[in-house]
Amino acid sequence: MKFKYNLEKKEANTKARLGSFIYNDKKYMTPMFMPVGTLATVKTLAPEEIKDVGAGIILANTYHLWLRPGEDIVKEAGGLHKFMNYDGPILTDSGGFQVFSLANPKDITEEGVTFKSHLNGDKLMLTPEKSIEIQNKLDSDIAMSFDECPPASANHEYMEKSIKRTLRWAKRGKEVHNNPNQMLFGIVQGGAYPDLRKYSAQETVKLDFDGYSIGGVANDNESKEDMYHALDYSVPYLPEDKIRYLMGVGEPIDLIEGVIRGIDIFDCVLPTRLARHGHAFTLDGKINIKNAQYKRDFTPISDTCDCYACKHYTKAYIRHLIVANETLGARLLSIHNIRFLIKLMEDMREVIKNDTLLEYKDRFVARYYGGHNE
RNA sequence: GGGGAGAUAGCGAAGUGGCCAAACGCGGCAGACUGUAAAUCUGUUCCUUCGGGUUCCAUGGUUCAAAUCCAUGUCUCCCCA
Repeated sequence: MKFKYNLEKKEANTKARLGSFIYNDKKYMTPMFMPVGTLATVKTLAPEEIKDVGAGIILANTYHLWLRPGEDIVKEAGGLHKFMNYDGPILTDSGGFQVFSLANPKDITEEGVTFKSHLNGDKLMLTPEKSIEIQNKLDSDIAMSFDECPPASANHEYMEKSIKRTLRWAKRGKEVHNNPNQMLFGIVQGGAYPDLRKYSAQETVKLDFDGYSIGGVANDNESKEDMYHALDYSVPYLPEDKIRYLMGVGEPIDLIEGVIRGIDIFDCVLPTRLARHGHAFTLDGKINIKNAQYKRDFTPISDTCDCYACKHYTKAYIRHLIVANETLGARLLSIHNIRFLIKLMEDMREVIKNDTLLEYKDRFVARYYGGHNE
């Protein structure tokens, strides 16, 4: 289902924006954090739990669902929403990130990208057309253009070649896109090179997408400065009336810096992955709940957090679950971590209203990095 | 009562004269993780003032050199009576 982005307010001292859209008669606000559910599941959470935590859009992945169970089965089920029983908005990533995580430069040609299936080693080819065709069948609400996600360390020559090819791929994908209920977003690349980010942004916008994202950040040990610069070089060239999506980010501080630079939506595997590895976000920094110091800590992860885990369980219990490899531990921490990031976005939406986002950032940073951790 | 096997770091288990402070697994203690090949991966795990010190059931012995060979003892397991 398509929806229209409404820009409600621009923050006075930064590029931050307060926005909204209506989906199935429900109003969703941006800036927003989108939990990742690669395989049509936000790992360990049931759809009811995803909603309880305040999530709006969630992500699924073209590459993974193509391999298993296959887009035709999802289509037969009635589309992704019905298949996974989630009636909120769903965005599908194009498989572009898997070009970074699974393919080598030599596997990338003008035609598309050759993958070796991570499941059985089969040789597979994903093209812009194929990616869009799969996403059309998955029937997500937002499809992403198939892009090359080059490592941030790529040199200027390669990066230029790459973003031009990604632009040609974006055009090809748009031409075959034919799901009237589905929006299609373009992706800006260009690493930390100002000229390439600008060029990529301007040329992508010329293709006229329903929304725009910034890709290729936070990979390959890219520094935070480079990542923020990538935003500074791209966002100014994006239209104000479309959603801006920073792909794959991230850490609390990166969400704040992203919002300050005019980003509306973010996604990241971090809250769920960290949860499975026993880490929890807190306002005083990230904690590793497996640490021996929590063995007898009978207090919640955070006494100010309103999530299900914090309302009912202690650190000692969750630690026990994680140490014993019980799935409830990963689930409780996933609930907490996603809630933490969503609450962060809620807080930012409030301070944008008062034009006090920079003060909010200072307070957050002082506590998060000045606390007992990080 | 007779015969056999064995005792190695927190646990399990390699090693059977020098390259052994001793593989490997588990457990323990930490760390990493940013569009998920990720309930994964990495480091560390006798003591130490980082020079070194003390180890492979115990004691004694053989040897230039012993976790490894010999003797005795202690304990454990298995089989037969």
